[in-house]
Amino acid sequence: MSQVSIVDIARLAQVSPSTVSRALQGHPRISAERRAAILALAEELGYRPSQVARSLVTGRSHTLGVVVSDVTDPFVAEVLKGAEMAARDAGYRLLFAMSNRNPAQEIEAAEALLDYEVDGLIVISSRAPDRYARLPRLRDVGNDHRIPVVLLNHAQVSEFIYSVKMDSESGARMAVSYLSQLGHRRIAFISGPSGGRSSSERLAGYRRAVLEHGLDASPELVIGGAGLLEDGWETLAVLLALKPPPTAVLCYNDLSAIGLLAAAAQMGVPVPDALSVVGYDNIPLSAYTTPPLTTVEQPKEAMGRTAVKVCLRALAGEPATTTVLSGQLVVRSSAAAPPRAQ
Amino acid sequence: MSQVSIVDIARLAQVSPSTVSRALQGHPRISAERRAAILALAEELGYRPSQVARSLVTGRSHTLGVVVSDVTDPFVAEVLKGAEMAARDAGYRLLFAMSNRNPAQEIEAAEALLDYEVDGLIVISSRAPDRYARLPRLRDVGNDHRIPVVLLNHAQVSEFIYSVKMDSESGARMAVSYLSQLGHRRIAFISGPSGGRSSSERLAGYRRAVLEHGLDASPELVIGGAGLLEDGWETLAVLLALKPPPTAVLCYNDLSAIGLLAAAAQMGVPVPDALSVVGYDNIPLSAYTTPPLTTVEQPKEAMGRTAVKVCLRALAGEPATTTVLSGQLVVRSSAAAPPRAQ
DNA sequence: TTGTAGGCGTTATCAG
DNA sequence: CTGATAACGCCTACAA
Repeated sequence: MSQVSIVDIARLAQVSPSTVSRALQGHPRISAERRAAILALAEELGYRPSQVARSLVTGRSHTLGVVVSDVTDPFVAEVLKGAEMAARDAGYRLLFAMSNRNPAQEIEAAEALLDYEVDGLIVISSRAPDRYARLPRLRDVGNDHRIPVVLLNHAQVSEFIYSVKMDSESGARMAVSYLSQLGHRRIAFISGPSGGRSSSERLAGYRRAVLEHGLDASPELVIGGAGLLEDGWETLAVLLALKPPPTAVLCYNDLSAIGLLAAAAQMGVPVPDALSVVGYDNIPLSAYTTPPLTTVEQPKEAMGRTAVKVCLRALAGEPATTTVLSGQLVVRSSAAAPPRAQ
Repeated sequence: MSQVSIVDIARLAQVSPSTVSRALQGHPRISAERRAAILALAEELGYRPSQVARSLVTGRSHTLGVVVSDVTDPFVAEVLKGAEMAARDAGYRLLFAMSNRNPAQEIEAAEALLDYEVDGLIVISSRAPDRYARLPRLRDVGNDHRIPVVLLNHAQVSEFIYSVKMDSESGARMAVSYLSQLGHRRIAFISGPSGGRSSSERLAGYRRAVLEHGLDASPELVIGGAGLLEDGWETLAVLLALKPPPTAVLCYNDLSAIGLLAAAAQMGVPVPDALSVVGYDNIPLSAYTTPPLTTVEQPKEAMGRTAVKVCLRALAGEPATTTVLSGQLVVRSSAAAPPRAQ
């Protein structure tokens, strides 16, 4: 080990290891000179405390586990970015794992992160939200050492399982209301991953707005998807095949909206003249599509930051709460009045 | 601690902790019955070994540090994904940190990860490649415990600092040759982050192809950028302001190409009829732009996987090598013959 | 085949 | 204010 440890410093400073430890962590009861000497020595030797040794004795790893469905999804990446920044600001690090959108793999990943004694767990886009309450190491109560779990865009599932989410229902509702005001009466919805909380909430918001505005509520207007580029691409054909085709579509997310835009361009369907398209998420790329995408903003970085804050707050024993952030409609040019309304 | 440890099992199984330890790690010299009994007990109690305790004694954390410039960059995310998968397959986990494209922050992050005793370090898009050889804990040789560092898209900087890269020069050259064959003579290049290895290599490839094909080599054709969406967007104006505007552009990456496409659509410049655009990276979204982007494929996931393989190989003491992967041109429809050639 | 003892680097609890 | 001493959970000679 060429790695300098606390005892090396102790030896050189002619003091005991405990004194060094105290000096290093700014313990009050220690003479100023000693502290200075020790600090200088540590600096000089390039000493860096071993986090793993520290964890072993303190029971805190200063590490948060993050399991994401797929980093490649711009929404996920943006949330992760926010989480990383907040974690770093708080002196925490992130242990990262991917579930590939697979529930079994998600739980496996979570357990693996738990093996590393992460102090908390953040799950971005869970596909198995209700399994966390049953994880052995999360289940046992009566322990002040309960590991907090923060789920993104899911309702709070139980005690010690928190949630940071956007009000997806009202987001979708806003989008549909906007389209309705533009004059659309027959609006389709391309849904997201089935079973997903955010997908069902957005669908609920869509349905609610459809009712409120007395729009066409045919069930055929709700089309299955999974929030991928391919979904939007493939869905255009089914939209056009509808009896009277819808004049507007709300997509589960920007990715599927972009896929739809591409298909429309390819098939010569002018957007927004023949078809209005609205996305969800407001990923950076959505400002650079042709035409620029009208979409519902989700405060992605803020959600990531908030997730770690909630986690840390729970760790500190403070009464952490489930947080609901709100989004807003970003109007660009992929939606306009429907053809016949002109 | 409601957490079960090796001694809990030992107590219940009426054996010593070391026996349990041996049974758990499949040590050869142990009676089959005992092993079975212990394994069953461990299973039943939901025992999971503490990775931190294990690390402390073995000196291996089974953790790799990954510092990325920005997860939000699709190229980076894709590489990270590959790395995560390969790491998981090998029983490793990733400790994640972001540099926000800032050299100081990058080194700080690397050091922080080192504090957690990561077994290796992978840097995706380094902005400070030459500082790794000087990091105290990486510098001291004569130690069989040297921590391997793998840099993405950088040449090998020194011993124990490896590199996994694509041959960026030939990639750029391919792209320019293709444009030349299409009939373009005046081709611009939007560069990437200055000082970046991949940017200078792509520029070199561009220059080489320009020479080889006797194309217009005016220096004004090389325009500064940073590989962001905004760069492409802002660059269109400067391209159009050029004496005779170029008929084609090679962009540092798909992101800037997409920005350029958006600007062109907005300003009514038809692509590829008036201007051919070629990107670099082949991010998933590049297939869904209008028009679909012709670009140079980088094997992103493979690069990530390879990075962890190289790292693990170095850890195993095998003679790890710097790896160069090759890409290929993906022809879609954003490039065509120039206007006057028709 | 199994148990005992020592130690990995730190922190924390006691005495002094 | 400072120094022993004992953990933290696990692994690994060395002994038996």
